[in-house]
Amino acid sequence: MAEQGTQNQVSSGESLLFLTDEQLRRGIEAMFFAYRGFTADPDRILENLAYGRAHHRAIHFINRTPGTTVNNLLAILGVTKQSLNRVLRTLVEDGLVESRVGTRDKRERHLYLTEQGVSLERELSDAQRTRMRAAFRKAGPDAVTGFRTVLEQMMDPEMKRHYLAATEGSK
Amino acid sequence: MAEQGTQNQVSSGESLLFLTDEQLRRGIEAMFFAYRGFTADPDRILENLAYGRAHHRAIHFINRTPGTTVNNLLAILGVTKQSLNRVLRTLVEDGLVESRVGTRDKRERHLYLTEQGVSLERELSDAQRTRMRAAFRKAGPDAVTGFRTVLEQMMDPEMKRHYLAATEGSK
DNA sequence: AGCTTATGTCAGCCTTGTTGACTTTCCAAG
DNA sequence: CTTGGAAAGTCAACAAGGCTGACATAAGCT
Repeated sequence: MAEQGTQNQVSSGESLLFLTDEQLRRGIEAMFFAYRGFTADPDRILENLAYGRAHHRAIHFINRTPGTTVNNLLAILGVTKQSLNRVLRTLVEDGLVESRVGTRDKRERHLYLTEQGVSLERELSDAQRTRMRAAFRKAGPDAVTGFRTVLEQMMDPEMKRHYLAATEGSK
Repeated sequence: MAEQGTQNQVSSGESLLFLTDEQLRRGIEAMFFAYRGFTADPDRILENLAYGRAHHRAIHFINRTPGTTVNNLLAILGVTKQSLNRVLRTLVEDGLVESRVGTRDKRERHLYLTEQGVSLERELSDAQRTRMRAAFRKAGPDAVTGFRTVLEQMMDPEMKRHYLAATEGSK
């Protein structure tokens, strides 16, 4: 729908070579292939355990924001409560996550990683960070800035909100 | 495992502020949130049809390299032949993909999009490109260069090979 | 007291990944 | 010319992790 055409070479006097359909296709494939690498290392660790990527995501965000509520996690992860609950239940059963009844509002459950949970989180994020660190180092600081700028623009506004929320003061 | 510590401020005389664990965490979350945005638009189109993301990927790479073999597609997508075959079968049945027996090697099947397939590919990639284009435009050419540099470094070497294979001459 | 919110749970469905076993086709080496 | 093995396809069974719908409970709010 709404074919924009294959020519974007010149627009309003500026050279916009980086906006050709071919360049956009490259960007699309870069996202596809890079995301595979991005998840490959934690996936390898998780397949030995009884967990999957969904558990990793839950653990990551509970670690990032200890005491977060189920509802908040739901908004960040963008899945249904049934999906999240299935994951959360196994994590609580296995003693990786603790679910405490809220003090102010007793309907809410606040989620925390146990020692064991923190330990797995560290193992997973170390694996992921190692690859990210190598990529950042080879690419250099300017490339990293560009990387994050583009990704931020690619997010849905709602997701960008969640992204920025945990980023305050660490610009 | 192998905790690298939280300090990377100074290493071999250079300031490497962009390599702190906090910066890496930001990079990790940027990938997570951005990938969601990246797939959101095509996903919305696909859910009305009887197709999913797996169909989109197959269609994309058949369109990129018409006449590619099943084996080649297998290597690019990184799934089992049974998984791919299920997807390919429905696409052939629905008349979006044509599977031609190889002329040189008759065991191979060469895959092509039909008119209908090209049409769906265009609809999906237009949706995806529109978001990518907006992101690239707001971020600017230097950011786009950095974006691609980092993503390239993040790929598995095998995947990088596939990425670069379709990129020759369009640097 | 009654509505709303937060959470949990059961049941069932879909897509997409997996493994294992087996067949057909056909190139190529002995 | 036979035979080994590669390429492709198929069937069956299974699992993870999405989804919807329905319903239960507790607690906050009006």
